[in-house]
Amino acid sequence: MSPRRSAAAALETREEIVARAVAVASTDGLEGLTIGRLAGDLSMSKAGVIGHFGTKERLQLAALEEAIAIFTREVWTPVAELPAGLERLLAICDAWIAHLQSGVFPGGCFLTAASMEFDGRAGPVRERVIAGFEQWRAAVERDVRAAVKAGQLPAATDPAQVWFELNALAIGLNQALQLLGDDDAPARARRAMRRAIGLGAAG
Amino acid sequence: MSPRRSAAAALETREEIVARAVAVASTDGLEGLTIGRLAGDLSMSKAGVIGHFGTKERLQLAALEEAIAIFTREVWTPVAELPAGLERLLAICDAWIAHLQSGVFPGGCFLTAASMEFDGRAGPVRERVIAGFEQWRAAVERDVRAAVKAGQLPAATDPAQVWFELNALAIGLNQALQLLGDDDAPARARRAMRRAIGLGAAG
DNA sequence: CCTACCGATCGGTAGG
DNA sequence: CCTACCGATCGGTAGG
Repeated sequence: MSPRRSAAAALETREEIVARAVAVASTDGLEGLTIGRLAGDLSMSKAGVIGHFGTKERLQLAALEEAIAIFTREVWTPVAELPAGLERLLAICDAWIAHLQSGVFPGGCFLTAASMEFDGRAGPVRERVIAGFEQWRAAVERDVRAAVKAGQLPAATDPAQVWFELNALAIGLNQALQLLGDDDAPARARRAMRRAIGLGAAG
Repeated sequence: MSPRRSAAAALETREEIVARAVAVASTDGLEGLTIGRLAGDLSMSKAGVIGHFGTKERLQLAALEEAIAIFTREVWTPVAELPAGLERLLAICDAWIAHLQSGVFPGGCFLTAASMEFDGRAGPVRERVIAGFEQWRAAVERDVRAAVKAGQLPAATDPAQVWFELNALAIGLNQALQLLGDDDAPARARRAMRRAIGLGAAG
């Protein structure tokens, strides 16, 4: 008599599964996800877990989608209202660094880990990782171009070069934090990002 | 009657296993290594494979050790004879980039992948990865300091900052090559490395 | 959402 | 180096 409530409950269960999957995959990788472990963590049956997704691959894709949403919420949403250009580009860098320090993903940046894990494997997970990076790249390059147009950065600035360097520095920061626990790394990354954008010692 | 030959044959088998393990782990990760798959690839029994190592973890350590040796051979050995300082530092960067393009590791830089895979797990594999990075960091920083001492770089140059940026750029290059197949990335990395070292448009 | 089950594979051992 | 085997776990399905 209450199919709506049943559907809502099912959605809630699904969200719990995805949240747990994100946490597990963040430390053990998307391939390290297992249906049995998830079921145990959530006190459910394996059939109850996999029933929401059909296959392990679709569960991986759901976890990846959620991780991308978290990244967007932490890095893009806080700066989205700023005007396009240098101001927002600098805010992006700071939000990016803050995100990597935030600990939302217990095992460090989910997207970076997924990109390394799937860079040699074909399939929809890899494709989604690539699309996620491309989307983020487009956003960053857009602000670089806006800054150049507004005369805030030299006309010779190459947006693709800036993106390459900022992304590399973010990945390097993630490694320094997760692998080495290097507390100096955020400041180093910030300094290097400022320089990559084309600012001198300014900040 | 020929224990020497038998021991030599065993060593050869062990080396074959390690070589195969490096190739598999480079695409599927060190956790993706399985004894059964290795046995199948080499037309051996699982017991024959694991007998050389005892446990899977020691097999992972052996593969990691070999990967570090390959990195050293490809990046350090070619420049080792150069005098310490700016010249060798620039040669290191070029050898590093060439190594990432070389395809020795079918799945991309083994050390980078291992550092992401194990950055959230305790144990000897993680410790060995950290030690490998620390050793390489020491070598790079040594040449930065030598270049400063020789007046080839500004006295204010911070070796740890240079290392942080060069390492980040190498990891970013690996991602660009493996995930995106970006052919412009090596030139971008080279340019950014030159700048990170403190050179202007020079090269 | 559950129980019960499938064949395959996991890391590893015994014994030779 | 092999065969033969251990208990545990894998992804997934049948049927309810």
